Amino acid sequence: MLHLVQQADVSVDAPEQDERPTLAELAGALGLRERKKRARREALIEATHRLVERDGLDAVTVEAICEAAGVSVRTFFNYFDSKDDAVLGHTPWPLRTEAADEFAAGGPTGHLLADLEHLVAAVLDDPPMGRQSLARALELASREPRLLAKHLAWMEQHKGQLVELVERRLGDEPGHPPDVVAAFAMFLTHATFMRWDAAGGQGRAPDHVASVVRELRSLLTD
Amino acid sequence: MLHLVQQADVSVDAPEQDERPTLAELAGALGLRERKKRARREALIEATHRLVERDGLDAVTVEAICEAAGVSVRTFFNYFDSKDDAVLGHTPWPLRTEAADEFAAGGPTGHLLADLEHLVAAVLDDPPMGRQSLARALELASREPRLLAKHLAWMEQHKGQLVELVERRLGDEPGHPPDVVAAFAMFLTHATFMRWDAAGGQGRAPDHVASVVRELRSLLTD
DNA sequence: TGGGCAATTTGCACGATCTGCAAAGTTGCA
DNA sequence: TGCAACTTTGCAGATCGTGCAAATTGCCCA
Repeated sequence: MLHLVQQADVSVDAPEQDERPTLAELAGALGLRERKKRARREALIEATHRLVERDGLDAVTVEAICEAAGVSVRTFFNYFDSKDDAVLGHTPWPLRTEAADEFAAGGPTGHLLADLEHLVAAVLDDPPMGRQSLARALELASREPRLLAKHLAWMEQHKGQLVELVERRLGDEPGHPPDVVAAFAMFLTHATFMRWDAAGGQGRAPDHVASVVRELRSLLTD
Repeated sequence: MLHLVQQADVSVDAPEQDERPTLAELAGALGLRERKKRARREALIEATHRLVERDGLDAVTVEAICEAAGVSVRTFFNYFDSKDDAVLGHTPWPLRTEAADEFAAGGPTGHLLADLEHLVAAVLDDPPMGRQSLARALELASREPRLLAKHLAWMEQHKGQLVELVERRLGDEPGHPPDVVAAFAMFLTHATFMRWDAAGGQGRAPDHVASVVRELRSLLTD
C-alpha cells in the first residue's frame, strides 16, 4: 500500500531528481541507472499489455510477465504494487503544472466552468506515460472491471490535491463547495477519458472536454 | 469473479425465492436454512467491520474474521468473493424497482433531470443492506483506497443496467447520449453517497441529491 | 418419526500474490 | 581503480482464493 507515500512524493516534481543532481543529469542526459530503470519499467508495462491483450487479465501470471520482460518476479514488485498497477502504469500525475497554477490564480478566463475545462484539457494533454501506453491501458481497463475500478480509485487519490487547488482559487468565500467542484472536475476527466477512448484515441483532448461539457449543460438546463 | 453471474441473478427479484416456495416461505416466515444463512452473513460482515475498524484492513486476516464469527475459512469464501467484499457487504442492488420502471416510462415529471434525481433518491433510499451497515462500509471505504476501488467497481457493474434503463426511456431518438446520462447518474449517486457520509449519515437521501444537483446546475450555468 | 434428498459446511491441497531480508551485482564518482 | 550507493535477485513465508469430496444439516414426505 504505497499510495499515500506516492501522493506525498508528488511534492517533488521529478522523482529522479536527487537532492544533488549529477553532472550527467544537469547536462540533460539521464544517467545510465535512470535510463535502465525507465526502460525496465516500460518493458514490464509493454509485456503486461501484450500478454493481457492476448490472454486476459486473470490468465496472465506475474511470473509470465517477468519471463517475457526478462526480470525476476521480485524485481517486478519493486516497480509495481500489483499486477493491476502494471497494466495501468499508474504514476503520480503531477497536478503542479503551469495550468494548475493559472487555474488557482483565477485564470485563464475568470469564468469557473470555462477554466475547469481548460484545466482538464491541459491535464489530459500532458499524460505521465505516453499516449500509446495510456490508450492501451484505457482500452484494457474498459474491458476489465477490476482495472477500471483501480483507475477510478487512482483518480480519487488525486482528489485531495484537486480540492486544494479549487480552494486556492475560490478563496475564503467560495461560491461553490470545493469538494463538489473537485468531484465534478474528476467526473469531467473520466467522462472525457471514456469518450476519447470510444473515439479510438482520435481527436484532441480540448475538443472532447468541450463536447462533454456541452452535453452536461444541456442535460442540466434543458 | 462472480460478478457477471450476480448481475444475471438480478433478474430474479429475491434470490431466496426458489422455483417452488416452501410452505414456511409462503407463510411469510423464512425457513431455518435461510434464516441461518442470513444470520451468518450478517455475523461475518459485523465481525469484519469490528476488526477492521480496530486494526485496519491489512492487519485483519480472513482467518481472524472467521474465528470471530465462528465459521470456517472455506465457508467465508462461500459467502464472499474476497475479504474486501465482506467489508462492503456488496449485494446486487436491484435496479428493477417501481421507481426504475416509472423512470423508463418517462415519469414521474417528464423532465429528464428531475426524474434522474427521483431515481437516484429512490435507489439510495432503498439500500440492500441496512443503513447502519452501509454507513460503516462507506466510512471504511473512504479511508481505504482499495475498498473505494471495490465500491466503484461494484457501481460500474450496474452501469449496464442503468444504460439500458436510460435507453428505454429515451427511445429511438435520444436527445442525449445514453451513456453520458448513465455516467452522470452514477456520478450523482457517488457524489450523494459521499456527501451523505460527510454529513455523518444524517438527513434524507432526496435532500442530499437535490443539494448536489443544485450545486452542479449553478456551476454549469452561472 | 424416520429416511431420502438437496443444500451447506468443512478440511485439505494447491497455485498465485506480495513482502522482508540479505547476498550478489551495477553504477556513479573521485 | 576502488569505495559508496543503488538495484536486482533468490528465498522463505504469510495470506488470499479455488476446486473437490466427504461430512453435516435442514427439508419434506411417507
